[in-house]
Amino acid sequence: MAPSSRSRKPPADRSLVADRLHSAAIHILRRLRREDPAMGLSGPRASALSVIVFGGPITLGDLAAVEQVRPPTMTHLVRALEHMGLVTRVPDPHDHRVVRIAATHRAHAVLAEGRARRVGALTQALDGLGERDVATLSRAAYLLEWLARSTTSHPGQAVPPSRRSFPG
Amino acid sequence: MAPSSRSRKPPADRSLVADRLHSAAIHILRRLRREDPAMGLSGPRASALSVIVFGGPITLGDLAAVEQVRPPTMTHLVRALEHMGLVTRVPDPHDHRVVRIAATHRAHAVLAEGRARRVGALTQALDGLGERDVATLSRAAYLLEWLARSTTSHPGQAVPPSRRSFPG
DNA sequence: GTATTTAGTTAGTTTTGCTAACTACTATGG
DNA sequence: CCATAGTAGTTAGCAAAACTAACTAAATAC
Repeated sequence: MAPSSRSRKPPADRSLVADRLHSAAIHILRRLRREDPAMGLSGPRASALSVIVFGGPITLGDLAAVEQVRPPTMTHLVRALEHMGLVTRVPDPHDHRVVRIAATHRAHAVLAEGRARRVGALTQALDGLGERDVATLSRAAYLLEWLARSTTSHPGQAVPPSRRSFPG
Repeated sequence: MAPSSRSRKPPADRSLVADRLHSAAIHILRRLRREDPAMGLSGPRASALSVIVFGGPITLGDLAAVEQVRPPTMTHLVRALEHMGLVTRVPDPHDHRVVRIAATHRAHAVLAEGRARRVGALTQALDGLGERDVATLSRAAYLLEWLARSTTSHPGQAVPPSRRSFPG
């Protein structure tokens, strides 16, 4: 299947790599989504909640930026989380326009459990891999986050991540 | 835990890696989605079309399996692609239940251009990376595809990918 | 003290995904 | 040869997630 051209360093056509990464990201998320119903916390919700829980209270706009979505989308996500009793809106006393989103007690518990479920499938799959492959994916996760944040029309500002800057 | 037999690689807790991969996949896709409108081919459509174009005609069911979605979802996607004049349904002469999905002329052109456009942002970002990081991501793409297909209730059948089996 | 900018929400649409139930066809077992 | 069981896809109906456009309310600027 894989045309194993066994050379030292195939130049790795970047657009081909980009294309494959794109497909891979789509497929892994679709696979993971199948675990959702069991826990009632979808990917986008879990991701947003994770930011709130680990980063502390954050404004809706900033949360939208971090999560790479538009404000209206985040309004919906936050509302859903609010209905689930996982976050509360805390109005800013100094600036009455802004709303800070804070995690409730339950959020910590639910997130821990939810993550265990959803990411559990992936974790289990990772067990089938060797140390080196896991290390490769660890580094890849870091690179992908960097890629997601670069190319955002700050071409000059973005600095390629140092290979030493992350333990993966 | 299991101390890496190699040098100073940290053990890389698998559930942590899984969590970070999960977030990274979400964020990279959201970033990529912003490029969609420029080419009129969304992620799922581009992904499916890519399979058809490069793999040749394929039944709807098989395509759904490859793309990790249910048949009704693929029916929708195929219909959209059909309306865009990118694929045609070819009934199987031997088994009148099955429908093969084939790419049209335009599909090749659109996909080539679309890839340049859509994945262009990612490709460009990749240019900011060194050979080694690109190689890491190339290998990661392969591993992610494997992960997406594993843990699918064929626990015995899945075979961890050989490190040599892919030129990345 | 109006005018502009900023933060968030509301309204409405589209895409993507699901399950359940259906149609149409194939294959099998008397 | 026909009844029955299984398979491939579609239809119907639903929900989540995303967008843009247009709005409200509040802060800042001139």
